[in-house]
Amino acid sequence: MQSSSSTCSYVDGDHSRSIIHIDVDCFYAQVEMVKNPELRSVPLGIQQKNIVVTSNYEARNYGVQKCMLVTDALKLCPNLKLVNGEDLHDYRAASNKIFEVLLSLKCPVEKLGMDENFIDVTKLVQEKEKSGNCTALVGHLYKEPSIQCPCGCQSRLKTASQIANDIRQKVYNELGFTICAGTAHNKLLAKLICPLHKPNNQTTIFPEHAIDFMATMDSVRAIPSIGSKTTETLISHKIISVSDLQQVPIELLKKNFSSDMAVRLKSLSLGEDNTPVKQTGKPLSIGLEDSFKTVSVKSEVEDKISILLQRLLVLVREDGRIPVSLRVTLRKKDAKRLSSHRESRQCQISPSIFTITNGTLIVTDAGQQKLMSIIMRLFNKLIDLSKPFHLTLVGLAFTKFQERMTGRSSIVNYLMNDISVQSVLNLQNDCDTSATSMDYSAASPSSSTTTDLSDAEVEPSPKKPKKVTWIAKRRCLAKEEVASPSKLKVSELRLNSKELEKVSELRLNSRDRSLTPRASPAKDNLSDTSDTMKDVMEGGPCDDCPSYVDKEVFDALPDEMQQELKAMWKNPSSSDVQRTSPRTTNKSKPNSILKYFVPHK
DNA sequence: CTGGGTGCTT
DNA sequence: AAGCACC
Repeated sequence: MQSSSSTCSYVDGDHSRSIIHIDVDCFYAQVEMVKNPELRSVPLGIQQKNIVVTSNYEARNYGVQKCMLVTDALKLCPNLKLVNGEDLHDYRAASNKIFEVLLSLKCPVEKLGMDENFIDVTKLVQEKEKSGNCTALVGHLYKEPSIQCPCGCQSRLKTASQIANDIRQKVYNELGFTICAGTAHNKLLAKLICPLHKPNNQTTIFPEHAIDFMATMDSVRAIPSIGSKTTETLISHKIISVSDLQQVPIELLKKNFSSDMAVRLKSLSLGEDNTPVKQTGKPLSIGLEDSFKTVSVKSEVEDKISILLQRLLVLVREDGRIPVSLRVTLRKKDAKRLSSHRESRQCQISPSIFTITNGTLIVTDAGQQKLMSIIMRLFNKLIDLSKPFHLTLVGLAFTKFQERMTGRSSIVNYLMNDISVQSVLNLQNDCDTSATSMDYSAASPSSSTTTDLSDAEVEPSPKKPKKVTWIAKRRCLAKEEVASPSKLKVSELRLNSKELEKVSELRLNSRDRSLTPRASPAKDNLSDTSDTMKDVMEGGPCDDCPSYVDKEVFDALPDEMQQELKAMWKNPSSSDVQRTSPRTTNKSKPNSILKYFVPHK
């Protein structure tokens, strides 16, 4: 019952798009090597707390793996050079530079964490094919085609593979990073095929092989967008591998999921995915939250919130947009559910609380008091502060922003996204242009509440805007980032121990389930794994492994799960603005990528 | 006691 | 608007 149905189903679906997924090799390590080329020739590990979170390939030759204890790594490789990677500033900066290179293609680019991007090169392929030339595939092909798809997708994907190669070349030439690329007709396949040949290489898959390829994945969890809850539900119905999911009747799925979800799961398992590449722009919300053992005193709540607000205003000021909606979140102490169970209230706020002066967002003291009173009002909707209470979390977030309009013409709401993105990434440009011709107008027509934001409150005139003061701000933030390293919780593992037990149980019961060939030989000793799974160690994030998982645990997992684990900790960590414009001081080496890394204070 | 986001569903 | 699921 192995999927072998690639015979006549090739016309399925829509092959018209060409999508490339980009993944930077051992990202943190590469950033450090770019900053300091001497590191290229030595085994290098990036250290966070007591863990080597990733390493360069030189170090991997010694067996130094991601997420290894520093002491263990040094035993394997006494010469290992360790660099502290707790300050994410330069990684973010590098990530943004890569994003910028991708933007230069004039195609939709979607950022996924620090070192992953999707690019929809459909239009580019079209143009390239129009100017007709040979269509040789570059890089690896998942499998040779057995048939010629009449829609011409194979030719297009070959062209796309050339573009992928161009991108990799360009990123390497301009920034010095080696990256992997996956090329396919949708995002799902592009992402999953990307790591097949690592490092510094690329892979293409034709639609014809989508089903076969998907069936090589042992866990449904390997599919992006299938998270822990869905996996749990699926496993409880003995749907464990992607192949299982492919074969399950849709009716069965519809009994346990919404109809839409059922259909989506099914098509994902078959390698179908019509979700578009969404251009990454500014974040839709900016928020902070603080969790703690318990807070039961009103004044303490006010303190926490006040501090949160102060920090949040810094972020909003950096963002530059005027918020028009505010949300307060809290979590009550609950013996039952440990996590989640958050409650929130939100409301519109008057943009007049904020003013823009010389290109900088300002909140007056009065404005801050206004915000505090709004917050406390929302707070009172959630909880009666005069009665006993126990909170374990409070959060604040600005959730809507006024849209930027070009001053002259309201013509182009269309290009807005583009402008916004550009200005996020090119502060130089932003400085030069934004002040000259930007004005702001309310986004939501619900301005009934807001006293009209008179033009007097809007930016008065072109000025020399934002300055280097940002850098100091960034440094402060970075310190906080170090202070709260992320931890991987057992419950967040791709398969938690409970699920793994179920899996091994089921595997034993249904003998000779003979799972479809694996992408890589994986140990089948899953029950063993589930025992050690509990031993999650403390530490911070790394770019190649999720967190401080015991190496043995991590290694015992199937490759796909390692991939997913790896992907898990990588948060889109708020499109971080690169505040530091390239220094003009380094005139001697204008093209040096070093200029992107502004020296720390 | 990770936070900080996004998007879907109701 | 609020809650859930996911990354």
